[in-house]
Formats: sequence, C-alpha cells, structure tokens
Amino acid sequence: MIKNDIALEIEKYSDFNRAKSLLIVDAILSNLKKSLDNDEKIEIRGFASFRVVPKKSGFGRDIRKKKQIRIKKGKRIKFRSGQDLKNI
Amino acid sequence: MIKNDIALEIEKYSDFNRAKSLLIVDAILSNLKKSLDNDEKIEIRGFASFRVVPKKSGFGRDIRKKKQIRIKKGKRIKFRSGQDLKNI
DNA sequence: AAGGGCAATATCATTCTTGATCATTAATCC
DNA sequence: GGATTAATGATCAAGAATGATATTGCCCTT
Repeated sequence: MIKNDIALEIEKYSDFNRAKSLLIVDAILSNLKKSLDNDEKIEIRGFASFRVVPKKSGFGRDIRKKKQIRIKKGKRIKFRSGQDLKNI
Repeated sequence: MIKNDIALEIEKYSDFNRAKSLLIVDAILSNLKKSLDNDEKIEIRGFASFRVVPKKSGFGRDIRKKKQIRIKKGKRIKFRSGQDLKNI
C-alpha cells in the first residue's frame, strides 16, 4: 500500500481529483511530522500511537571496515500498535 | 495530536463538517489496518513504512507473581521511520 | 457533556532492534 | 512511463522492546 492508495480512499468520499486528494494526504502527513518535530505524541485510539523518545544507542557498525562506529545521540520515533492492530 | 486534529486538516481543504471529515479519517485507518491484516506492507516515502513480521519472542513476565510466562507466537507490526522522520 | 473503554505505566529476562554504508529495488515526481 | 531518489538488506554489539496485568488517565463515542 502506498500514498496513492490513501488518496483513492479520499476520492471515495468526495468529488476531489487525484491531485487534490494527494494534496490533502501530504498536508496530513506534514502535520503528523510537525507534531513529532515538536516532541508531541500522536495517539489514534484503536490504531496506534507514536512518541518521540531519546536515542541512547552509542554504537553502530561500519559493514565495510567491520568496525564499531560511534553514533551521535538524538531522538527516535517509538511506534506502538493499538488494540485493533495487536492481533492480526 | 489525536484523530480529531487529522480531521481538522481535511476541513482546511474542503467544506466537509467534522462528522464527514472523521468518517474519511476512519475509512483511511480502516484501509491501513486491512492492508496489514493481509500481510501487505505500507510504504509512504518520506514519512514511514509499516510491515508485518512474525513474533518470535517466547517469554514474558507476570509482574504480580514475578514469574516468567510463555508467550504464544504470532505477528506484529514493524514500524520504520522514513527520511524526513529520521532526524527530528 | 460525560462515561466507557482503550492506552500508559511498571516489572524482568530473553529476544530483537538500532546504527552507518553500498547496491538493489521500488515509490514518487514530472 | 522515465527519471529521480528514498527504502531495503546485510553486518555486529550494545541498548531497548516484548509480554501479562491492574490501575490511572484520557481519547472517543453516545
């Protein structure tokens, strides 16, 4: 499933063309990103929740040189399935 | 951020009322769930991807009895941040 | 406006993911 | 459709998630 499939769903409930439907999808995604950028959690009951948590991992690995690499700390997105997605 | 905020975004681009906007949001979420139910991956470039992977964990813990518990295998959703969500 | 019901939290050991990079595959822009 | 560019897979070690359950908090339906 890709972005286009989401736009198709919007078209089912409106008379918007593909371009406008995609515009709305992008606007929604942009808002979701903006929310996480601001360290705000996203919670959609019955689907899933997203939260921003500090990244503590301190080491990674360079596959070519087969050596460890320091990883700068930062943030990451923590995803958690909601009720309806728990048992699939 | 909650489901209502997503509906608000749809209203910005349409003349739909809250009820209809929420109907569309639910329809989209339903489609996403249906896709994962069918073991189909979701890939939204620039945002994130979701995939269904087998659950291999075999043990959990009962916090009250402080004992280990067998966990039945199954499936779970694997979330992966996209390019724009990597560096937040 | 408000209650019903789902989500967050804490706990511990085992299992799994994170993280950089290059090549390959595929989503998305035009 | 073609071209562009992001996502996936592989690797290894250390850090983090998983999983059950009751309680608290709050989203969401009526």
